[in-house]
Amino acid sequence: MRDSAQTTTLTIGKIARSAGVGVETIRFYEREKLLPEPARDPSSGYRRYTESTISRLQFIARAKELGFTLRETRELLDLRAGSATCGTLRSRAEEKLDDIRRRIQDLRRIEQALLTLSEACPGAGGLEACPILAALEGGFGDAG
Amino acid sequence: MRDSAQTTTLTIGKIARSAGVGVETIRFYEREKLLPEPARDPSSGYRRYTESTISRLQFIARAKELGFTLRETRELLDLRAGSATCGTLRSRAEEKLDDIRRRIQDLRRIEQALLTLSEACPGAGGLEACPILAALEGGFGDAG
DNA sequence: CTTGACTCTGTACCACGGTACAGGGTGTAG
DNA sequence: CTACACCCTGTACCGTGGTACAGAGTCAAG
Repeated sequence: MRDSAQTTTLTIGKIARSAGVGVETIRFYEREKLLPEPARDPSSGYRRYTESTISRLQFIARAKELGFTLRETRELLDLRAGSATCGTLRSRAEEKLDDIRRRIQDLRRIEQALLTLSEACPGAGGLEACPILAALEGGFGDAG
Repeated sequence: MRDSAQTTTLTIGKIARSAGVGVETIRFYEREKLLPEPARDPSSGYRRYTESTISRLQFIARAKELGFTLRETRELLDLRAGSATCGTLRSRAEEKLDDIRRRIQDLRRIEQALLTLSEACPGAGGLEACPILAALEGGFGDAG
């Protein structure tokens, strides 16, 4: 890496630190096609990145925060690169929204069931009369 | 299995069907200590179960429905078998309730963010002005 | 010239909750 | 007696999102 035309060569370690992810994670994303194969330094074989890879890593991180899986994130990245319309993106967002809401509903049913059981439990005494155990042993009806 | 003293021997396949799980799942639970090692038919080596194993499998299924992991479920089963009090059970339920509520909160933040983005998206036109893409590319503030 | 930090490839491993074989033996009905 | 369903053990594999090596090469500073 003696080519000083590039004042700062973006090695994998540098973009990892910039994007706040691990080096192994970047290589993993590359294998999983979330990142394109980067240019290589011809002499060392080291990966050479541009600033855009940092943005791409941040894109991935934000998609994760929005509940998208890596597979879905890859599709979003592909959409961005291709000839998608804004409507396609909105569809993806709405599908994910539905997904999230279903998961919230599932959790809410569980929350209600647990709340009911906790409140029914005296919290003292043996297990013979414990409503939580009774529910686990014999079912607890429909909690939704 | 020629011992006809037992009119119906509960083989692994039978309790699997009764409990609505797969045969492999039962052997997996046994390895994971959720089920005790059953008696064996001396001549064939086949596992021999009693009705109580079906209840135990249903216990596991209900604990799953309440959001307990297999590890936690194993602990619940151990509590049931040991000298636990009702209060211990209630604690487990309340801890799980907190866990579930945290997960709901996380999902709600995501829901809000996705909703905001979906509503902001015109749904037509190219990607240049898509707020969803903009959010993924540049962050979307705190969505909670 | 050596040392230490960095990078490379390849592979194995983690949790989670199972599922799917392969290659045997067993049990029962016709 | 044969066919077929069932059971056994052991091991590998699935998806999800990485993490952790080993063993080698490279780069920059002192």
